[in-house]
Amino acid sequence: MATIDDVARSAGVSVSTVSYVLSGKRPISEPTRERVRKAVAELGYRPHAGARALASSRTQVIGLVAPLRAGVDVNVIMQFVAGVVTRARSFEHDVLLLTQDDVAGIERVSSGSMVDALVVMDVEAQDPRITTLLAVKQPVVLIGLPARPHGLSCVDLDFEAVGRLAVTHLVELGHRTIGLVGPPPSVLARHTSYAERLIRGLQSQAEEDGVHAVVEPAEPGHRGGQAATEVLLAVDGLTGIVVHNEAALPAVLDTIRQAGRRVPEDVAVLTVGPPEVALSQTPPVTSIDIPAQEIGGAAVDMVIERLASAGSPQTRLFSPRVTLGETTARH
Amino acid sequence: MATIDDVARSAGVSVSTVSYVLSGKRPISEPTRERVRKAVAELGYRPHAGARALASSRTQVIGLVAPLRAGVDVNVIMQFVAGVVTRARSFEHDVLLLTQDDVAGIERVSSGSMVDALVVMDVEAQDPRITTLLAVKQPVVLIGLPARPHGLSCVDLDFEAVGRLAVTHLVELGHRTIGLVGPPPSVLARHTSYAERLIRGLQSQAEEDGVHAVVEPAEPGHRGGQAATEVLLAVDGLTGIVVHNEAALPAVLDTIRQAGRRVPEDVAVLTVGPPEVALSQTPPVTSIDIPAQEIGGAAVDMVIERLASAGSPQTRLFSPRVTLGETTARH
DNA sequence: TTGAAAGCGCTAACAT
DNA sequence: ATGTTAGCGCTTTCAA
Repeated sequence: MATIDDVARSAGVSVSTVSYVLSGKRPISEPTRERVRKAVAELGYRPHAGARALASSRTQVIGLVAPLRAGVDVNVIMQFVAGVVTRARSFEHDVLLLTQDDVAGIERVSSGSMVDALVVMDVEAQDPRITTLLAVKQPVVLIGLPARPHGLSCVDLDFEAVGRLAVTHLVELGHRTIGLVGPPPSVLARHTSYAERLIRGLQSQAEEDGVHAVVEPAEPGHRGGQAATEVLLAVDGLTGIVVHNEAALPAVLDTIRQAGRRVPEDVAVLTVGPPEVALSQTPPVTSIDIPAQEIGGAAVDMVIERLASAGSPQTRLFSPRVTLGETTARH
Repeated sequence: MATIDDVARSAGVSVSTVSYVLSGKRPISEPTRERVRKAVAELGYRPHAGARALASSRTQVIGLVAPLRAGVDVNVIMQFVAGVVTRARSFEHDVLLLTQDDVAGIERVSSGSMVDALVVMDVEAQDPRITTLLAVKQPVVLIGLPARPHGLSCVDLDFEAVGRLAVTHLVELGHRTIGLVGPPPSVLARHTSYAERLIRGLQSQAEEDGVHAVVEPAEPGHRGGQAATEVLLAVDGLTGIVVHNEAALPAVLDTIRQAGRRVPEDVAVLTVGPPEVALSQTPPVTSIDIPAQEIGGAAVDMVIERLASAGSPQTRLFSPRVTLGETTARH
């Protein structure tokens, strides 16, 4: 591989000139710049990432902590990841992926200076990683909202507002008893941030509106969705179901039909998740979208910003909106 | 951050001794080793990844090329990724994730010496990345099987055998006309390796067995699966359906029922995909598993092996097996 | 506008 | 069994 010395020699300039042409950190005369560019192209030169990291203390790599836990909506995860990677690239950064659910990986890449910043997914209300993250020298952004952020930056969909919005939407349509097919028990058991926030919003809005809300977690897969839906359908006077569990959605629709109830005439269905999933059902399901890609991108924005200016941490919550399908109607 | 010099000073030894204690590349007396370890622990020392990469030409990072394309089974992708990351960690490697579908990322991380090796996913029959990969200095393993591997190492489930096995299983049960709900048209259009191989195996086995096979791609989502299934159900004498499209599976089962046909009495269903998805349906679907996690791990094994010994490239194909559910029966 | 040179923090050959 | 030291390939200060 060609080194910066080779380029300098070939262009008849010093290495620092080559470096400055590449970084643009000081003005270089047009002719020189052109000669350097030519030499770079001819030799197929690429700076050695390690050498650059050593000299500049910048790796151009963002660490993405994405534990692959049971019960998560894999489509949503992928969208987050895609958003992070894409936005990172737009800032000339690559992404190092950590999927192990421990604090060791965070410590390793952080104190080993493998990354410039960290984006952390699947945050829990009392996340055990927070202590470690607070001690990290790189900027950190959480995707999610712990009970106590301790001054860490956070970004997420406002899931509490999602819960409220779901209730409001259904109540406005005349529904008075509403069920939630929630995330799997395992997700709730570890107090996953988004799950608890949605339920909290749903319940408090229901209370404010004086309507009845029933929460029923669903195990992954068809049977989980089926079981939860059957429980809800047995609830007296229930006419609306909110689904916060991508894997259960087909089963929910299926089970309602099997029970001889019509959607939306007898039971309205509203799902929380990626638009594609909701809209590709039969019929298209009214949904509150999770703009996962956008949130992932925003996480990178925040982390890059703090890399540049060391500004103070902030929390950014995206407001939910309803995308109408054909599964909610006036009761 | 503490450097190796700090550790050496604190332990009263030279830097090389510290380095050798850490790498184990030369014998160190027990007392010295202990003093070094203690100093490392006290200072919380971690070698600087960039410095190490510069000096040793090893990054301890594997590049994972995983383009997030339309129509792929996201569960399967995730399993591959999980397999790669987990196995990589067991060899003290981390994973840099490239999701962009171009050759630029490969060139960047390869010639920038950001990775020690590359694992490439979602391989097409005539994959445009192959030329680039052949020029790369790091070891490469493809997950998938291009028409001409050109001497690159490959690992995958033997999808041709999957197609054959699916037919054999159904034919043995007495089925004579078989349908395939295939991957989305977009996946077929780009000649995705696994999709074409499965169809090839399915068709040639059908021919050999003198049975009729109909292939119908399915767009993602419920409606795609529904449409494809309706087409197949209209085929005269069709009694068996193979589903190679995770997102369509619930819709396929649903549509068969809606059409008033029973599973498996009237129509047998066999799916190709992760076991969890198949088994969590109602009823549990007979499946040919894609051991994605295992394959991802094997890819890492192969790449690590070549890093150690520069052995010659090889192709490893996993043999498919049927996991019985309740959706296939004698006709 | 450009160049020289001192590091950055390691590894590993070469000494002892 | 341990130490000394020359790089690894960059960035960036200091000079000119």
